[in-house]
Amino acid sequence: MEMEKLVSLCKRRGFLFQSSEIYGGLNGFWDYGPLGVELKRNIKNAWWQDMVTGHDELAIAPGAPTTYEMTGLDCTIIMHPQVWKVSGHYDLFCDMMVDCRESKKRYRFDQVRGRWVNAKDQRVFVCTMVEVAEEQSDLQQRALKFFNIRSKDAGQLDWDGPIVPLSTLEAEIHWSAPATGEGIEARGKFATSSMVLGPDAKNLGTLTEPREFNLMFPTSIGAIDGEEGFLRPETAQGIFVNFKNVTDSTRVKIPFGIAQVGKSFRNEITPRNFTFRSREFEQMEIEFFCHPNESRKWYEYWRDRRMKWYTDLGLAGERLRLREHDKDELSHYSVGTADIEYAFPFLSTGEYGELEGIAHRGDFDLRSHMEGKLVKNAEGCLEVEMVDGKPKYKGSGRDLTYRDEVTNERFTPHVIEPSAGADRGALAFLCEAYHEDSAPDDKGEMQTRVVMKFHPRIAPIKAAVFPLVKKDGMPEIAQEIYRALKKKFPAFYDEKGAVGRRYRRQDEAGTPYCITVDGQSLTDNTVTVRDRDTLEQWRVKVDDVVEEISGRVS
RNA sequence: GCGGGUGUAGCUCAAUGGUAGAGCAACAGCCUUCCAAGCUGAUGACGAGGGUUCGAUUCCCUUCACCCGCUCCA
Repeated sequence: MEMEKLVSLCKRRGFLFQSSEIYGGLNGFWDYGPLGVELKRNIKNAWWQDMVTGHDELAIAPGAPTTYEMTGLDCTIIMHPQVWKVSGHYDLFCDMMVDCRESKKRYRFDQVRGRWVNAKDQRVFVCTMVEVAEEQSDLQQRALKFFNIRSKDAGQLDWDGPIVPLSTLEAEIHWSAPATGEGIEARGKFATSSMVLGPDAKNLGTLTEPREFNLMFPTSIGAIDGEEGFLRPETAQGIFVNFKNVTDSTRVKIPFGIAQVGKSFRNEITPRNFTFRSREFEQMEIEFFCHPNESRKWYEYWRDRRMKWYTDLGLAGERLRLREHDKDELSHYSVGTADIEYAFPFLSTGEYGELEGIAHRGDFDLRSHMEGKLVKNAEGCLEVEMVDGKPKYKGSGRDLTYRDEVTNERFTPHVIEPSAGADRGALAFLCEAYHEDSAPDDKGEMQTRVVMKFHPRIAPIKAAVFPLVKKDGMPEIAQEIYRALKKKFPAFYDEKGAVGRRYRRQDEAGTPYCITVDGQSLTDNTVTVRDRDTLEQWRVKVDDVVEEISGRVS
């Protein structure tokens, strides 16, 4: 299926629109149309129902080590700025980057290192990005190549000073563009920056000046000279900072989970692929708190439980897969992470896009909010990041440990985090639902039928009601059924045009059932119910039709 | 952010340095007893801004958006 067909259908039928379209659109922002809003809400409701309100805390769920409790939260989008400093997002998401005009590569400014070298009456700062152990040999090779010197004549290279980060040259090198009437000084600055050889460049002066890439949306808190705040880049932190509020205000005992659905914001560098990477998006996250000794079992439980959720809702094919991260791919705080991925049609064959990540986060988050921003030390253990003998970012100082009232043990709970993208889920369900059928029409010509085969639970409209023709009291019967259906779920009434055309319209909207009042209805008080996928029809008594449809769509 | 491509009606596509056409969809009627094209009618577009020109949808520049490839990616 080509992606354009789906994008076109989404716009034509009102699933998704570009944000602010009449002003030319806005890169990375999308609106849900009349059908899209129902689809997305159904996905979020199904998630909340299956994970939180419908969870049976009295029975051991299949695959779970023990029983567990679930509860919810709805936190603010703007939080105390210290939250993001302690969580690590502030440092991680506010990077200075330099681009190379020649190699088209981009580097984190603080990770580019280099060394001054003189040869053949020329002074050059050679840069590298390789590991520390290999950096001098890389520098030497590239310097030799640049100066066109043979390896055996390496002695001609006159190294000057130690290997230092490119950023330490900032005082020395000014990154201004070539002067445009700014006088001799500006031209002098450019001359200095043109002495830098980029990590993958063959020529000098190909690196741009460092530019800030701020992945968090900054905002101002307070109308006058407001303090700098941020729109949340994830919903998870709201749960961690409320951990104590939840344990104090409810009687939940470990193990338990806190769920939250809400908007998050990331200033992605390259929004692409329809809604897949949007700058404003909605997350469905669970932070599940458990005893450290049980955490691996719970990680495995949630990994499998979440996978099953998608397959139960119809992402059952081989386009969906569960992928465990390699060791070297793991975040510094995680002992295990799995992604639930979908082979979106806009990706190349064999590539998958992430729908949800299930991460074992250890005690990283609660500890951070107690002690301050954590980093890994030389032994690989987490410790508070220090600057000049003081914590770089101080934690809250609150006690976020947990006391088991049976064993009297006090510990910092470990966290399993199933973090799903609601918009990515919606996109995957849209892709999976798209089907084209071929069938001959009454003239014998082959016609293409576009049908969205949503699982009935997430279909935007559950049932449509048609009078076969607009006469003989058929509309009245149909409208009565329509009103009864609407009290239970979204339904649609249509009496315009040929009935075949009305069926086709509902097929594109993904409506699983169409109810038609025909001539026979007038005599025996039955109507036909048509299945969207099989096109089969069967007769149901008017009095039973609401119950019949209800049983099939919930 | 870089390179390439594309922007004409809700959708799919035409044509043109001088009044922008069609099919489908949508709308109002008519006709219709079960799977899209029957009849009648009305509606609807050159992504935005600037420049060249007597005149620009067309040529040029800028910008915005989308697609493809890089780059990046909790």
